[in-house]
Amino acid sequence: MTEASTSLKPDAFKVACSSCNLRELCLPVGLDRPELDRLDTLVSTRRSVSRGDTLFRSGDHFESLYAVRTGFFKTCVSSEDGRDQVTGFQMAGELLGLDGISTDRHSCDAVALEDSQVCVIQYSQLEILSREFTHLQHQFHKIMSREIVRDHGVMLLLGSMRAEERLAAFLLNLTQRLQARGFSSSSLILRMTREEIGSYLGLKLETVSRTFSKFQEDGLLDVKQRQIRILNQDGLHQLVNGAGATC
Amino acid sequence: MTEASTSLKPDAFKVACSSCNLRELCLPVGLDRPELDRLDTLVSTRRSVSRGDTLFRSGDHFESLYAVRTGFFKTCVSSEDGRDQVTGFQMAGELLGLDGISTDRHSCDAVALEDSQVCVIQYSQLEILSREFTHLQHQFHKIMSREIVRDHGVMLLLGSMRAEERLAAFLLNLTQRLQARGFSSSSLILRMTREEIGSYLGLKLETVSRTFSKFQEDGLLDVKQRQIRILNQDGLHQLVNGAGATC
DNA sequence: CGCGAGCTTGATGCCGATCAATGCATGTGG
DNA sequence: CCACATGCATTGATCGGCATCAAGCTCGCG
Repeated sequence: MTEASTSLKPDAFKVACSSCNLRELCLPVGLDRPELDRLDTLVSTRRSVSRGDTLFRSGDHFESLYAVRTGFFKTCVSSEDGRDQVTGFQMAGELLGLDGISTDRHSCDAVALEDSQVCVIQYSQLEILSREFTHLQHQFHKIMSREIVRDHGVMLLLGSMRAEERLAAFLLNLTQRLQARGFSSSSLILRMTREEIGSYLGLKLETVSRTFSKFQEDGLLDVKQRQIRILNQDGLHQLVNGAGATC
Repeated sequence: MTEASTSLKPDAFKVACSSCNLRELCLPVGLDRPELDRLDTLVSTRRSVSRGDTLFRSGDHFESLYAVRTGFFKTCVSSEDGRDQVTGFQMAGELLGLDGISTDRHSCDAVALEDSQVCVIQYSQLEILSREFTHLQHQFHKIMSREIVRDHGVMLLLGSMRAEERLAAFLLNLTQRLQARGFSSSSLILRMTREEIGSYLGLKLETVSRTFSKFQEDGLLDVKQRQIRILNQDGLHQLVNGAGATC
C-alpha cells in the first residue's frame, strides 16, 4: 500500500555501463574496456521509480547501491520526534544508498522528485569486483570520499552562512552539476518545492521564497515559479564568497 | 616554521594493531589472527602531534589515513572568504583523512586539541591489503559509510535544531563515545573551547556559554569551565528528542 | 469551473548574534 | 611572591535576521 506505484520488479531490459553516456560521470570513470565489460555483468538491471515514490526508506535492509540514470531524487533523514532534513539532491550519474553500508540498513529515505530510472548495483558484487579491479576500487572510494567532502561543505553552509548566501551557493552548485551534464548553466527548472529547498538549506519555505524575490529585484535572477534564469552569475558568486572580501 | 613543534619524523618504535587495545573500535574490527598480523605490516608507524599543531592541512597532498591512538582532534573546513567551520571532533580509535581520497589532496585541517599520537596508515597499502581481505575491505567501507551517516546527523542538527537542542545532542554524543572507550558517561572534560563547540554547532561562543549556564540553572549539568558533570541525562535526551513529542 | 498544492507577500515576534564589560585561571618576569 | 599579561569564559544590553502567523495568489488538473 505504501509503495503502490513503485515498480518493485526490476525492468526487464538490460543496460550496459560500457555503452552508457553517463559513464564519464558515474561509477565506471577511468575503467578500460575489459573492466567495463565485467562491470556490465554487475549492473544488470534498472528500476523505475515514479515521481513521489521512494527508492528506499530509512530502516530498509541494505543490499544495493543505485546510480541515477534519469530523473531526480532527494534524500532525507528524520529524527525520532518527526523533524526531518533533506540531506541532498541527486541527478543523473550520482550514487544513492552509500549510507546503508554502515549498518546494513538504510538510514535515510530516497524519494524521486520526478519519474526516474536507476541502475541497481548489488553491493556484494561490487565488493567482489572491486577486489579484482584496482581502478574500480579506487573510483568507488573516491565517490564515498567525495560525498564526505560534499557533506562538509553543506555543514559550512548551514553553520555559517546567511539566507542569501545559502540560496546563492545552492543555485551555483545546481547549475554547475547540470552544466557537467550538458545543460545550460544559466537556465534551469527546479525539481523540488520551496519547502524542500528550505529543508536542505536550513530555512523556512517563506524565507526561500522571499530570497528568490529579492534576487529578482536585484537583477540576479529571473524567477517564474520553478523556472529560473540566472542573469548575473558573478553577482551570485560574490554573495557566496566575497561577502566581506571586498573590504 | 609553521609546524615547528610537530614531529614530522615518525616515532621510532613500532606498534601493532594485533596488540592494540583499541582494535575493537578501530579499523581492525572483525579481523582474525592472520589478517591482524598482515595489518601490522601496514600500520607500522606512529606520529606524535603536539597540542595546537596540525596533522594535515587543507591542500596537503593525501597519502595516509590516520587512526587516533591517544589524544583528541578537530577537523575544520574553511571557505575562500575566511569563514570556517569545525566539521568534527575525533577521539581514540577514530579515523582522520578520509576527505583526501576524493582529490588526492586534503580538503580540511586536522588540529590536535591535546598532545596526541596517531597511527599512520598508508592509503595505497590499505587498498592493496583490502583487495586481499574481504573483512578489511568491508570494515573500511563501513567506516566511510558511518562518516557519511554521521554527517547527515550533523546536517539535521544544524538545519533544524535550536541552541539548547544542539548542545544537548552534542554532549550526549560525546559522552556516548567516551563511554564506549571506558570512560564515565556522566563526567567529562571538554578538550575544545566554547568557540570550537560553537563553530561545530553553528552557534556563537556566547550562546554556547549561556546555554551551559542555563543547563546548570535547570539542574541538568554541573559546569566548571571545561569540567562537565551530567546530573540529568534523561533531561538532556528529552531536549533532543521529546521537544514536542509529549503533546 | 472550482479545487488544492504550492508560491508569494505582509505584519509581528523571538532566538540568537553582536557589542561590551567583567571574571577567572594560568603563566611570566620583575 | 606579587603585578601584570593573556586567553578563555561568563554575563548583560541591544539589535537584526529569520521564523511564525496569516492572507491572497497562481497554476495545473479532475
